[in-house]
Amino acid sequence: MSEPTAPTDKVVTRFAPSPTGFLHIGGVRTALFNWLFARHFGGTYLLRIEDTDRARSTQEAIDAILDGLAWMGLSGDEAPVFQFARAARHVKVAQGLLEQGKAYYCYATPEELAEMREVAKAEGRSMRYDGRWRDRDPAEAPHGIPPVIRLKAPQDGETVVQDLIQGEVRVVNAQLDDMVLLRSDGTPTYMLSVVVDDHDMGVTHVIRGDDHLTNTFRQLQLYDALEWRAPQFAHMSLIHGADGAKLSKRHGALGVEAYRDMGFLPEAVFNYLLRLGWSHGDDEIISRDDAIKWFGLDAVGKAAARFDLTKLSSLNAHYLRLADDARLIDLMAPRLTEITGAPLDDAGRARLEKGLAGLKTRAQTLIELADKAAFYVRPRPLVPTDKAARLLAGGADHLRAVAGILADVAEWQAEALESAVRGYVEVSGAKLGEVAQPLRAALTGSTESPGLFEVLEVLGRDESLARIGDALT
RNA sequence: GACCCCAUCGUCUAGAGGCUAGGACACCACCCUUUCAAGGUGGUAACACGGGUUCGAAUCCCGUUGGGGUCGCCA
Repeated sequence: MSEPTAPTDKVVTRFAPSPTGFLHIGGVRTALFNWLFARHFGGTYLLRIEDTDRARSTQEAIDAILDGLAWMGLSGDEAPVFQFARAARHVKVAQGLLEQGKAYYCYATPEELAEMREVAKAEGRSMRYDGRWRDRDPAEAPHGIPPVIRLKAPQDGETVVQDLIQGEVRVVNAQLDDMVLLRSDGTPTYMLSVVVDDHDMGVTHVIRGDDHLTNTFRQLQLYDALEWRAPQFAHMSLIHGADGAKLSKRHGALGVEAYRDMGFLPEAVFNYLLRLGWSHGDDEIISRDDAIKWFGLDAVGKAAARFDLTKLSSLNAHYLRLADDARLIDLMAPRLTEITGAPLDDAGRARLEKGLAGLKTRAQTLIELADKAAFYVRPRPLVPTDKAARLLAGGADHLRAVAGILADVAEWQAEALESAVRGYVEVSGAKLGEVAQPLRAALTGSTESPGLFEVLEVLGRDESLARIGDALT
């Protein structure tokens, strides 16, 4: 519930994803909180790839995770630790426990376990291994059945977690069973590996998803058996989908790269995720530096939060405006090329640099920004939208007249262009919109755009006049 | 089902016994305006329910309801 005092040891946190799929948004948030906590206390943030499930771990997933973290600026402070590579160490620890009589061989077959499960279900309780080999003489071991090694866990009393987010959570030991440490093929289980690795890596604070809370009791029992000092735990609530259901693969859970591809900036995702379940008074827009300064586990909420793409979008719109123009243009380039069919050239880039400020307030994502910027770099002649075409048809006379006036403007600059057009509007007795809209349609091919005179200036005299000429033919 | 956890506007949240329950996103209205945005102003909107404790509960306790997590030789 609280964080009574600052940690006395040097803080070491870790993010430990298993590479069995993409790095989903919940994982990014876990990484973020670990990173922030370490940074706040001047500690170290480590990465561990939990690749012990050889069948499901893929290099592709490892790359996706590493790339996603890099994109978010959440790469580990040191090279990632690969858990599978440490299997021999894990096995050794299990053997040690066996020698001390704190673990034992269990020959229960999968069939026997399935039976226990059935019985448990029928009796309306959770499945627990009944400890049938716990105190049995190893001499009774059946032939041909490779055993697993189980921890001889305490059967009385209770195990208590002082969770930095959830507060004190306790469970009676009778509720827990003797967990498997080494599988029958001799490989270590997750429970063992995590405990050994966190210990060996000097992890002081385990900040992870709520789904690990019940695992913590077992891990604590292991720490006890090993006589190791357990790290502090902090379990953060999970992110839910917009409808309140758990975010799952078929439920809107996407990899970070999906958000990147949707046109979100990493700083927006950072800010959004930070505020999901954590707050600092009424602050909404929070910089990385302030986040580091302010972050603490005591302000992390216990309730699950729903993922809201709309709010992310609004944050993204904010960061888009703050972002450096050259960077934005680089990020938009691929999309622009897709639209125009040609790589962005220097002339196009120059126009974008000039017109970007006027575009930024009109987009929430990079995709939108590129779409709205496209008219600046599209090759002539422009293909007008249906609405724009109608405007062109109805306003041809005004357009023709204003084209002549524009051609005579000495200084091709927004202010002068505006007074020229307004001058025409006045003498012709038309409304500004009756002149401006056809002009906009000719210049942009659309009925919506940044300010008309800004567009004229950015496009330049030659291009502007040429586009108007195109529209008039 | 068993065990554990959670519960303030539609959403993210502030609130740590006494607030006209605040902010942000979204939404609505108005202003600004050459379009679309942006911006400005104002507005609608919440303490899940029921019991306690207390002079006084969004805040503390119990229960109900609802939601979530876990129950693997996966991680």
